[in-house]
Amino acid sequence: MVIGMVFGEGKKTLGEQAYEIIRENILTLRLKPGQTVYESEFSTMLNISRTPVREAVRALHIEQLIDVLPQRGMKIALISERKVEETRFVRESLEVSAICNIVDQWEPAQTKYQDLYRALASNLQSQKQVIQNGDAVQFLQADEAFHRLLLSAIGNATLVSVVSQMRGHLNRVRLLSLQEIPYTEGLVREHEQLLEALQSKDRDRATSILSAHLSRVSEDIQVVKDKYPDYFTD
Amino acid sequence: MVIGMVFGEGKKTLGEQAYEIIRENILTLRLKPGQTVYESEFSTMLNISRTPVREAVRALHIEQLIDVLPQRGMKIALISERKVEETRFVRESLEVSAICNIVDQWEPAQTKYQDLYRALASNLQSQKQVIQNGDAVQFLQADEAFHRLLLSAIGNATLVSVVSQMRGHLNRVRLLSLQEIPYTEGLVREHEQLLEALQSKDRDRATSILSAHLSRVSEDIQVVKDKYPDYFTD
DNA sequence: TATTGTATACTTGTATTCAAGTCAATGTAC
DNA sequence: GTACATTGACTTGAATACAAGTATACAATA
Repeated sequence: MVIGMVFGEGKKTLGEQAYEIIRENILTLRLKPGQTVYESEFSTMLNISRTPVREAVRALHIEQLIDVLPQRGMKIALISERKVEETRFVRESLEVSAICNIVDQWEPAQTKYQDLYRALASNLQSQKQVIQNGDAVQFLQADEAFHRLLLSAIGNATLVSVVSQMRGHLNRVRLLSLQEIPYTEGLVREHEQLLEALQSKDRDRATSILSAHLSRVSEDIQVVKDKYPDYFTD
Repeated sequence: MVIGMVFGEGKKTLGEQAYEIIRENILTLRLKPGQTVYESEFSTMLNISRTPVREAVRALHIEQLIDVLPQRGMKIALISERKVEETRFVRESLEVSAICNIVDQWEPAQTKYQDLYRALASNLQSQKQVIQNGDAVQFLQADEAFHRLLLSAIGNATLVSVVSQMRGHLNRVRLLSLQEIPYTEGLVREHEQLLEALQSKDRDRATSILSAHLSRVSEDIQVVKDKYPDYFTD
């Protein structure tokens, strides 16, 4: 029923590992929106008892990635256009705040900003590389890394974590739309423009590019919604 | 060890009820920052088994309100100045975005905005009432209600929920500072000014009042940190 | 035939039991 | 006296057992 579930090493609890594995399978659509799943499935699949599975499932329920129907089972949450718009708004607010914060403090002389620039530039190259083989999941990972680099620069771990939680509700739409409308080149160009705006300390340009960049999902959702009506609600 | 733990009625699971009760006890400082607690304590206290207690505790651990020391117990999270500043930033970003959204769409003719105005004005009266008996917890509840009314107006449930999560890390500082520095009148006046700015559609004034209003905690924390050093880390 | 009651095989929710790590007290060798 | 091994009483982590709600198949009944 699900593939790609392998436990890693480390001192994480089984529940934490199960959470990461199941979440990953939801975000990459290996678990289909609307699909019915049971705790016992995950339990046998991961070869652990229901207790840590339940811990993982409750966390995903709080995150609204899983709907629980008491005594009847669980369903992988459908993609909600409303939820996508809500999380998009939150993400845009936070990323715009963050970029303002960076631009205002940007001093080309400081090594930490030179490091940031180099890291972003390097990531841009990876993005271009990844475009070649056209793997949407891989591109999304590079895209996430780019934004994460930016956000991490202001040193606010809570903000990074909130944005990454919001991303959970945007990822599936982005994945579908990348498969349907491959405009990855455009996205990479926007990343480049953002980097330029940062370098020239152009606050207004940076925020407007970022806003437009993050707003694309609102348009894309209409297309994929028609293509995959079963995955959506609202 | 803890008081005020009573189960309510409803169709919530024991785990969800336990979560709310324990969280409330943390935010109101009945459970002291740094205090060691055990699953079995909550279990006997609430007269339920460890399983739903554990569910509640894991959620609070994810929220970073409880630190888990494997095989050794748990500690109520100390107040982290860093975490307070991080959550303050996130909250301010989101509330400012929300207020901009409202001001831009504010049309005095619309009944929904008239309702909002009335609700806010009514809440302001409650705030003034509550000031009289000087109960910090009660005032914080009214304050929370005021901000929640504003946020709810833009119809973004995710944003409301994120802000309320952030509030969890600000509440304890606010509670302590209200007990030490009773400037509640000032806070109420800022609420009034914010409402005026809204009414006159003065976007810049609204955002600057709100920013200043939400930034107070950064100053207050220094005072209470000296008064209650045991409650803090960083 | 249509409907209703019921047994049954599921599910999640909760309680209990077992496993394994931590720490402090205690006893012992040196 | 001091270092060190050992024991035992704790803890959380994980597995299992039990309780209770839900849907479905199906037989009894009008």
